[in-house]
Amino acid sequence: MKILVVEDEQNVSSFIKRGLEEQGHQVTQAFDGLTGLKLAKDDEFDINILDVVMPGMNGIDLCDELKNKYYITSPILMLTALGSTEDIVIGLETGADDYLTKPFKFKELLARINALSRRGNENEKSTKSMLQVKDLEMNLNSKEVFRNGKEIELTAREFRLLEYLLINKNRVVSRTALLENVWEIDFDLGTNIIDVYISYLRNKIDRDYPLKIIKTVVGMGYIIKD
Amino acid sequence: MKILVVEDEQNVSSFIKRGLEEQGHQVTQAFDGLTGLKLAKDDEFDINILDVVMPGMNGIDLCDELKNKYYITSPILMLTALGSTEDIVIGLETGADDYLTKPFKFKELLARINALSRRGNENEKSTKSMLQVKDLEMNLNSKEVFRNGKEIELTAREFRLLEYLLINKNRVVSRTALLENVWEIDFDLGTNIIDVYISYLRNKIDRDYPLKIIKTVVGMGYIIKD
DNA sequence: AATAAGCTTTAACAAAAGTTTAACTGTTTT
DNA sequence: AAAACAGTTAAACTTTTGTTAAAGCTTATT
Repeated sequence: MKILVVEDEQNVSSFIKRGLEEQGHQVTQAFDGLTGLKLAKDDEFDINILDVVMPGMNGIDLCDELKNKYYITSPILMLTALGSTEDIVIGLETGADDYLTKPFKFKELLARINALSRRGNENEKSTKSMLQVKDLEMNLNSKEVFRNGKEIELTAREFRLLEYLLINKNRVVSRTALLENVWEIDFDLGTNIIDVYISYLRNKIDRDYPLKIIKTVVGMGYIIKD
Repeated sequence: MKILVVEDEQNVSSFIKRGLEEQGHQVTQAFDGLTGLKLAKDDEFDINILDVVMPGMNGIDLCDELKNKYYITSPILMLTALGSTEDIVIGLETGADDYLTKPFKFKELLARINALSRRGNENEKSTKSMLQVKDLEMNLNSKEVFRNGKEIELTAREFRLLEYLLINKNRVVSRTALLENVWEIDFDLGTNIIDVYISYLRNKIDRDYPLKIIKTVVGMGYIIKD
């Protein structure tokens, strides 16, 4: 992820930078509010970490500008001094998504960053209306499925089965999981309905193509790989 | 998972520790309530197992502190003596998520731990999906195994056997343990099925490589070392 | 309400894949 | 060197998967 850290204390900033980079993130530093503002509004980061106490423009005003003037959508995490409850309240009111009181453990910071990024991704995911793998496309809104540009008509159950397999792309999906999630059957009384539907699906999406989409993993389930 | 065990009886504690480690968990022990409190509040565990009867601070007070003073969110499982129904009631009131009366079967403990972790993990996807040793990699999601970058096809049973050995990396795994955990056979003498499958596995993962992954420990079992 | 069309489920069977047994060979320990 | 332990192989056996057709449901339409 691309993360912006606006923090005037050199050592705190590089402590955060080092830690986040170890986690594979890409960190940009700003050592005062104004620089932070410029960076944040011009270049969308996945997360913005702002210190409250800074010379020039403080974190709360910065947060306010970003959220309420430039309408950035990426989450803001505020760093506040211990016990400054008022700051926290004001910070959250101006649109910060979370806060952390100094001193903090790096693990805690990481956990909050992960939580924020997850929260942010959920919106994106819910607006994501296309699933695809190889030359197969599924439109979740129109409920259409195309293979190699050619439309394929599926029944409701076939669609749900394929959808579930696509959501779990690159993961083996067990019969139990399919039964629970596609058929909403929680027990399992020897039915072979999954096999039957896999067979139907294959007839429609794999039969005419040498590149097979649905793979059987004997004894474990089925998988669709990228 | 990271699991904390707060239990003053040495042998009970190590019985639990050994069993959980065999399942691939990481266990931290505390032998009195105060140490347990310190560990639990400073370092978030995935599950906290607390004995009720302990010298110094007992499990119920410990649970109370953790849940209602430090607001830890990870689940607490209480171990109570047989029949002390009042303890159970109090324990659950103070915020324990589950309890188990001693003596208990290890399998039962495992089942409850799994139930609790599932409950807690609904949001967080803390599933570790890769096992590896030397140049051997196992992807638990896609159920793929690679040696030196080359894919190796395993049957379901071979996969489970290798998975179990990898989970218990650097530990000798006995035939009995394999029979119980990979074949789910609790008794049985006089089958050589493990030898047969070890042989199959070796043919697939060790045959073409001078560096052998699976080692025999005569009279004890097998081991995969880092 | 009856009909028809389409979808879902069951069931039977065939085929494929995987598992287990057992006899034999090789290796290590006593 | 004998006894105990471990490894290999192939055939017998079991389980799992794929396919098909018919029966059972639903839904829309008359």
